Amino acid sequence: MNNNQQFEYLLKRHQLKRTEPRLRVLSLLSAKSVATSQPDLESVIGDVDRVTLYRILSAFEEKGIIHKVFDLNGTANYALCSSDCAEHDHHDEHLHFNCTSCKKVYCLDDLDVQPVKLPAGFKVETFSLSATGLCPKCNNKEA
Amino acid sequence: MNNNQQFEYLLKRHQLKRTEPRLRVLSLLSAKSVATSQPDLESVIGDVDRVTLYRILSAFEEKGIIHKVFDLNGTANYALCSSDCAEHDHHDEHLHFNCTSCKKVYCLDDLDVQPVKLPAGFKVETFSLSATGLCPKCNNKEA
DNA sequence: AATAAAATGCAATAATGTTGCATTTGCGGT
DNA sequence: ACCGCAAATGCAACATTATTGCATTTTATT
Ligand SMILES: [Mn+2]
Ligand SMILES: [Mn+2]
Ligand SMILES: [Zn+2]
Ligand SMILES: [Zn+2]
Repeated sequence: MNNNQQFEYLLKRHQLKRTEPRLRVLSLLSAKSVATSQPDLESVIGDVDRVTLYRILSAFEEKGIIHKVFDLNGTANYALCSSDCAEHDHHDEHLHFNCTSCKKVYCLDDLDVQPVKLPAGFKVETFSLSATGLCPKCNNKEA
Repeated sequence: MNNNQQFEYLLKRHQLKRTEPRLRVLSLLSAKSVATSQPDLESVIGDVDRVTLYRILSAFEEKGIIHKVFDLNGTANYALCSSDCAEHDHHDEHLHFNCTSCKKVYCLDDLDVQPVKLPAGFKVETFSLSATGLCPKCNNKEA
């Protein structure tokens, strides 16, 4: 099963119609190891209306196909969810690493994050941890 | 020493001139226990130009007087820093709690957050932890 | 009071996100 | 293969958030 077939299956599984713009978004996101900003997506996706892109992204997010994370500048970045996300039930409580040099956002799964105890009264639904610094690539360049 | 004198001292300490708009921003932020969004500030600050507000906020942030945190919608919220922040050296590695009901952002200091070990290659500069859920007020209303 | 630097206000512009509506398209049923 | 409808797209208009350049005002200092 090639990539494209996987994407088509993914859409079908979430009752989303197989359209060219949607396949492009999936293709772009899956090709990158880091989260991609909306402006970046917009600039490379080609002949797709801006509004359509916004709608695709929010549809995917609602369905649990992608998740959104804001970087240090407050711009939205998107990444494919790990397999166990479902509609309105995201499991993206992994660490997001923001590189201060290249501005990339890394999704780091598989880190054991200790739960934190909050003061009485707060009812926690989700946790998320983020860090800033230099990513491996930029770290090397400096040295 | 009353509040206003404290603010004036704060400005002087950071080599910022004592101006009406700046005092108003300090007064507004210090009166709230939660981080305040830029739009909120803008709507209550009265007769101060929007651009001036932006410039004040970024000046304060650079000096380590306030810190910025993005809420679930990606809008910037601002809060006074705890005393030990300095220019370009913030220590706001506390937990930010985003209430999904009232949308307020709480700065929760004094929680012991365990440092997380990152994969080799990443050079961490700052950590920050955030949570979503119901704040005490909204939690009560539900019950 | 004179001065220089800093801060503000205003206008213009950019970037980002949203809404309504007409048109097109995917897809299940026939 | 065709039909019909819901869904998705594209376009235009608008709203919000943010930035830049420049003239004017204000602050702090001498
Ligand atoms: Mn992620
Ligand atoms: Mn804070
Ligand atoms: Zn980097
Ligand atoms: Zn609340």
